[in-house]
Amino acid sequence: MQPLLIVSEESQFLLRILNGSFQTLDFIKDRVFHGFADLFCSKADLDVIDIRQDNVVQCVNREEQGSKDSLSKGNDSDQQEDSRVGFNVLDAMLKHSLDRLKSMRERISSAEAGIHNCTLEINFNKDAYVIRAMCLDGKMGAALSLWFNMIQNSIVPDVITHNYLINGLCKNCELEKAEWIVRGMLYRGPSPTCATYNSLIRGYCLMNDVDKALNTFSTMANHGILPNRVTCNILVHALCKKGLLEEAKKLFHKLLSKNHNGGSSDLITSTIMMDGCFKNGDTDQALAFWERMLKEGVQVDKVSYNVVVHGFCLSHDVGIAYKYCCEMLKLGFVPDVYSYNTLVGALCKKGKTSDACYIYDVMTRMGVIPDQITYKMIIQGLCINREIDRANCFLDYMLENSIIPEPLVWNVIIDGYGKFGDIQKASYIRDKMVAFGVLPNIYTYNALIYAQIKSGNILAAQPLEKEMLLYGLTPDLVTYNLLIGAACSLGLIHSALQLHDEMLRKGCQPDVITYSELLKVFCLQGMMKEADKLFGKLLASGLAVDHVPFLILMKRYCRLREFDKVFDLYQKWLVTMRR
DNA sequence: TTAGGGTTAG
Repeated sequence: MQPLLIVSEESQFLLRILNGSFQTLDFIKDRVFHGFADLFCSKADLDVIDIRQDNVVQCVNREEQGSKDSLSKGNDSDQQEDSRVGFNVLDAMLKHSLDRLKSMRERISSAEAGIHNCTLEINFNKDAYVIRAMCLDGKMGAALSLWFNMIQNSIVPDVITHNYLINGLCKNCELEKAEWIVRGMLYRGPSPTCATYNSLIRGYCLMNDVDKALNTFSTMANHGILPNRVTCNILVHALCKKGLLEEAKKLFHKLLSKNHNGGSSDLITSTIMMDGCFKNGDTDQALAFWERMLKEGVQVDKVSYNVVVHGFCLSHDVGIAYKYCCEMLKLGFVPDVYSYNTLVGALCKKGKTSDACYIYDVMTRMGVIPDQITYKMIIQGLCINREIDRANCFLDYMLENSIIPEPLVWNVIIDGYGKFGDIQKASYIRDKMVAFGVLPNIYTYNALIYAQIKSGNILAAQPLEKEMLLYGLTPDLVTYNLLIGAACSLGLIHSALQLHDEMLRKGCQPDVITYSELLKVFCLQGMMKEADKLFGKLLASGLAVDHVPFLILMKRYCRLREFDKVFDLYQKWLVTMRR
């Protein structure tokens, strides 16, 4: 071991500490905890000590040798002199070793103190960054715990870390906790900033509590904080979302009057207003905001173009939406997944699935990766258009590319096959869904029950009701209506009534479809007293009654040639329709 | 990415 090694290792430690390397910190900590003797001068110093120990041993040996020699020489004064020299050497060696050990201990103590200070400082940063990362990841419980731990140790994170916490809590709809932290900030510091209040305001807007958001907005000034453009944009957005366009416009104009850029529009605020107008059906007003931006020379961007494209898709002008897509391309804005999804969605809604698939091809050729939303819209569109096999190909493509769709996507395909009475393919998709780790839900089972009934296996539908319980699923109104309908069509009136009782017991209220199915079976069985009683119950239930129950009864009474009953029902029908 | 705008919608 060379002494130089000691120096270079020390320098490395110091440099790394100065650089704030956490790895180094852990390394140092490890060394501290595993014995300071090993720190800085470990092996080299020990080697030095060993060498010196060797020297001592050698001296002692020499001393012993010398004694032997002197004995052999038989000279006492020389022996005494040699002994003195030997002890002097030993004293010097011991003193040197003790001094060396003392200096080592001092260096180690000072290093320990320094490391302790560094640990506090670096841990402070490290913990703050961990809190921020946890907040971005939505792990608010862990983030709060770490924050609380820091506060307990009298380490107060900076305002930005606090803002991360507040924003994370607000996004999680944990406004009470967020407010509690803000109160703590006002009490102990760091003082909240505009971003702190913006997070709170946005949190209330997300919870649809615009009144509370406006209230928070009005308290900012009490704490010496002025709202900024972001604050206003959050509120304008919330007001638009609630359909309060006039209030949003007032705020927009108030913002313009305070604008330092000579009263010109702000891109984001104008985009929010434009989107709000499109979504509230006011295309002219939306375009007025767009024209104003262009007139004032505001640099529009991809998002504002996407808002226009979406706006025209909403007003069923897909042709104009295309035109704006081309315009944005000409200006150098490359359409993104939002632009393409907007077009795909509009085309699917119009039933133009081939055009939607064409747009899908274009986007993939342009290097824009379709997302879950793209596939969901195309698969739903194809299933509505009864192109189930084509939809299934898209599902396969998703799976090949490791995109596992949500249950809805599987369900629409199962439902699609079921509506064709193709129980084999419907069941196959359900099995595949489970194999890919996606749990079936109530829609899955309702689609499977429908598939069994549609394919004529009415008795096979009932075990599915038991099977869904294994997944912790409770049959809903749709399930009972399907099962009651199936029992009625088989003339199994007792089974139908049992299912009716079961649904009432489980707190599932029958609707007009349940009543219609039961009326049908009573009529088929000639149980007209029961039918009349049930019909009276239906009219008294307060449910919106459509034409079906009336037609079922009228048809039956016609067959029975009880025309006064038919006329009476017709009168009642007219009264109901007028309501 | 300390806070603000755009795509679905059983």
